[in-house]
Amino acid sequence: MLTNRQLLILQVTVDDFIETAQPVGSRQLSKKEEVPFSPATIRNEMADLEEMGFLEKTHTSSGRVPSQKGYRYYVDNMLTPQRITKNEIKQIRSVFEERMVETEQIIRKSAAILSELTNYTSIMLGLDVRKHRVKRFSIVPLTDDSAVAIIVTDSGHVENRVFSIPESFTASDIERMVNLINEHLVGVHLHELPSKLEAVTIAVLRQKNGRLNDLLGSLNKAMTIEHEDKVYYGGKMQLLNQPEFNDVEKARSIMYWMDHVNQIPGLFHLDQKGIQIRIGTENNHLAMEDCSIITASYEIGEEQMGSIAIIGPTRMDYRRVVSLLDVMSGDLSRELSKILHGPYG
Amino acid sequence: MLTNRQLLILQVTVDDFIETAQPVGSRQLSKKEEVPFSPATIRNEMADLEEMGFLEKTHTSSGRVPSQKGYRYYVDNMLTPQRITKNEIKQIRSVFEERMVETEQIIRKSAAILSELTNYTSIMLGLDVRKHRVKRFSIVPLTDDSAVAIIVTDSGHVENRVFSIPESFTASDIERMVNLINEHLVGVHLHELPSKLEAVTIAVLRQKNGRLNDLLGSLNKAMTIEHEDKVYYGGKMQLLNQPEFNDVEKARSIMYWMDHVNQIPGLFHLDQKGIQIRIGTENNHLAMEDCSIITASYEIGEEQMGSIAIIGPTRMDYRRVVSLLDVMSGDLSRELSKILHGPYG
DNA sequence: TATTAGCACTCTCTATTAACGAGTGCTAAC
DNA sequence: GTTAGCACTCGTTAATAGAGAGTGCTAATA
Repeated sequence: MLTNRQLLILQVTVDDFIETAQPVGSRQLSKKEEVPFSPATIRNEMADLEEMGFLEKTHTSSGRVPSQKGYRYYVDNMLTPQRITKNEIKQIRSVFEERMVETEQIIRKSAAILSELTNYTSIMLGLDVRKHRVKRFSIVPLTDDSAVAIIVTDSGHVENRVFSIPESFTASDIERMVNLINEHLVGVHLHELPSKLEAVTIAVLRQKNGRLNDLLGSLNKAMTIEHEDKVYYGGKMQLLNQPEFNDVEKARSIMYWMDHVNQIPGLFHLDQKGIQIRIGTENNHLAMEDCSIITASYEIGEEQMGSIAIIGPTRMDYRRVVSLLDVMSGDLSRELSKILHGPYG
Repeated sequence: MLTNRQLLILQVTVDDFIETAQPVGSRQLSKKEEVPFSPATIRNEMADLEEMGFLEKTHTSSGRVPSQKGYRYYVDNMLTPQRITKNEIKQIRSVFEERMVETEQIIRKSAAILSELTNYTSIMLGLDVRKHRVKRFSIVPLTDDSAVAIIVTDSGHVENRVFSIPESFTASDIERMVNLINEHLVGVHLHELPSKLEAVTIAVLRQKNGRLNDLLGSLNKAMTIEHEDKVYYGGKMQLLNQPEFNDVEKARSIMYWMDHVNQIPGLFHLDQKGIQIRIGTENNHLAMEDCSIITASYEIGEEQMGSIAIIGPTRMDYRRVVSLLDVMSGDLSRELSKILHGPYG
């Protein structure tokens, strides 16, 4: 258990390092008003904190730097919320004042604002379209052997695929199929689409309507919606502004990670609500060991829809970022609910 | 006018610098088989080439480096095509073998392959959707006061916007409007859409059908398709691999440039067919003064559709890149023509 | 006359060294 | 329990020296 003085010194040390990015020395700390102790006392406490694993030295005679454990303790026990200014709130809400209704656009814009406010890179894990429901299905023929299939979801999202039409299908064949699908599949979750389509196919088979079956098969192949986590980044370059990534090698490996996260399945597990903080190695990836990721989920009604996150150096301004994410995820939950499950939705 | 020997020395110097990124010295050059002259002779020639502005020194007693003028001359007069291996051609064509039909997908994939083959960053200036023609227009109501408008183009591209419906419009009102629009606007270029919609509005006004006019106005606002050059990048990080961008400051300014080019209108003027090379300051931007951009346009029929480009350091492998772009732009022209103006298109 | 060998000179790069400063740990005094 | 004092450590910076690669010029050579 830490004494009050140790708590104070740990907190001030972390705060100072977050601000200056320089190892914190005892003399320096003792100059601060909040720390009415002599350098020697502080040195003693710091030595203890180091022994307990909360602080580290970069070399034998350097000042102290928070360890991962130190950050973790700081984040778990010392994170008082920061007041967000009216101006900042205004900036966050500006997204919703434009009366935008396309969720994708809202998410994208939000990512940009978040990155601007924090000076870190923001990540938006978009709505998983597979959770949307089919509102209307239609097919528009392009050429004799190709057509584009369009699904409009209840959220206003539009999925479209070009697919090829097996030979010698007439317009009326296609119309029949569109009717069939609208009849059976309206209201179905997008991720259920393949299996439901198959069900329809089987039903059609029973009716021995072999030709329509062909068409459904081709369509099925085209409409399979992969579970691709759509990831939007805001201010990717912000990373380059952080002194810890002045080394091009590090910057590159993080950029690489960012471009490929969506290929690593389940890296952003959305199984937890609220705000999550993952520090350094907690991200389970070598490239991320000097980074922290703060995630906040947003919900619509009971259903968890997606999450917004900030990625920055472990020495990031946790207080500010957590507070901003809190405001923004709340706003997103509220405003997206309005749009998706509005009075007539 | 340059003598044959000067030509040879210039060429070998540029080639060597492109390969090694190190200033080229006379002794080093004289060791090469192609250059059967003594270091002293080479020094004399190099001094002349420097006087003429083709070569530069990084400091008084360093080897020579091509100047921008040197690269220009090299590119204009010494660019023999490089043989592309069968394997590489196969890789390029792999895009078309998947029987993909969505142009956007093809473009994106092509960008990735191009970047992989060159180890530079590739840029794809997508098809300008505004040149596509309306094939079918439809509206799907979402709630009582909002709906999504969908335009399918002849190329299979789908544009969609959510827009708000003025109060008290019924389903039949909307149906009437959809019919009206399909009647008047099928076959119209997307960039003509706003003006044509206005024409329809006026026609409706004459018929004193005030309510439909409201709706058309709201729709018009939503469907205005900005001239946003869609830019796809492949391998943005490749830039960080080039030794000239080891300086984070430079890397950042180029990244910044890339993220904002599409906001600088007409930076990629597509007014020229074929392959264009812009070296250093020819790009008219400070951040680009150490970069070259090689652009190749692709056409469908007579119509120029877009262009593919490679961005790299001025010290880039022009030979290889030009050859690869040549193959790829040809392939894109051919294959996209098949898809968009196929036997039934 | 065109080419090349020789040579003095220039400039970068890489140690090496020395002085400085910020910080530490320990001991003894308060 | 706290703090002043002191010797020590280590990173940083500046100055210095030597090696190496390159140049320009002059004189010798084919």
